[in-house]
Amino acid sequence: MRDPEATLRQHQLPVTAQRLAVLRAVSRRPHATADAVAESAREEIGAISRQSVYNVLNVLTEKGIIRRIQPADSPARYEDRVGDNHHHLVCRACGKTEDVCCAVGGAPCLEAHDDHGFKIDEAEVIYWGLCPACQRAGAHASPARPISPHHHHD
Amino acid sequence: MRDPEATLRQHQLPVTAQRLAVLRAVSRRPHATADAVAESAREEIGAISRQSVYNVLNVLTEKGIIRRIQPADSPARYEDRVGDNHHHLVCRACGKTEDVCCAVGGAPCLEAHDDHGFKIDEAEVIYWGLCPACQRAGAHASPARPISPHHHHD
DNA sequence: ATCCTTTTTTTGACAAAGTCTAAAACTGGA
DNA sequence: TCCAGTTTTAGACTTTGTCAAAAAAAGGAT
Repeated sequence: MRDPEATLRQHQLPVTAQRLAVLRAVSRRPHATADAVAESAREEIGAISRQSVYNVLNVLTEKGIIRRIQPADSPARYEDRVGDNHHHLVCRACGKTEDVCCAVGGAPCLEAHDDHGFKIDEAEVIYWGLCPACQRAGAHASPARPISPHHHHD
Repeated sequence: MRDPEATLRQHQLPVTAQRLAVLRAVSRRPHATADAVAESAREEIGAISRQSVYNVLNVLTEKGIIRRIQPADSPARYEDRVGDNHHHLVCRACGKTEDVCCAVGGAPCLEAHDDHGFKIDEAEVIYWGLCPACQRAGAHASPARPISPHHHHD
């Protein structure tokens, strides 16, 4: 994120300490949960309420300044890399999340064979697997396995 | 689902009224939530506890007899169409869910360009948009819009 | 059929993630 | 400075799901 303050103003959002802190936290820690964002924001400005974190994350998401991703068995995660239609790679064991380029190219990168009359605006892709650390730790992938972090974060 | 009773036995699961009712409910109402499954099962056998519904859904999912899908802003949904790697089309406004064939063919139908060292076992695709009814009702799609059913179910 | 062990079901408490509401604080413009 | 509108905060509440322990049921061996 180049200039968080300018970004807020561009979207007619009054600049407040809380908004800046949340926006910078999302920049600093891509794919962080609301909780992690709150923690990170508190390191910067000392205190911010849980509700404010949600308020700010919601308004930033609505404005398209950040993106919310919601993988199964994980609280929502946020990133400021927006507008390039990239996808995600998620570890079934610890939740570690990586960006991956769109499998095809432009957005939308995929077209449903039968759209059932829907007006489709996005094709979301999540690749599921085990991250290198969890492979070494001996976790075994299973489509039903819940996320339980054991030593690393992302 | 051909024969729910035989299916249970094939997976070494003792046949109980609750398991049959849940399995048939999932068959009857593809993409139903746990709540909807409970409701549907109760119509069949009169009563079943909430916990049992979860117990059964979990064990059936672990055995691969049914599949759990967890789209953003929706409780988990279940389906008995399993093993064919199909994907889903979800209405942003009401949550209506349709099956769509895999965009490419076999499983996994997609390969990440850079796997970051992950051992990938699944590529999950969700197409987001507006179902025909919600288009007519004037709902407008927005990546941040939560699901709030207004008149139809799925 | 009866007993015994194991599994399943039920009940009720609990937990995580997020929203709602109303009050307090703040913002920026006139 | 004052005022109207926003933003932030605190706390209750909701939803979705799990945990734990007791009760019930199931299946096997006698």
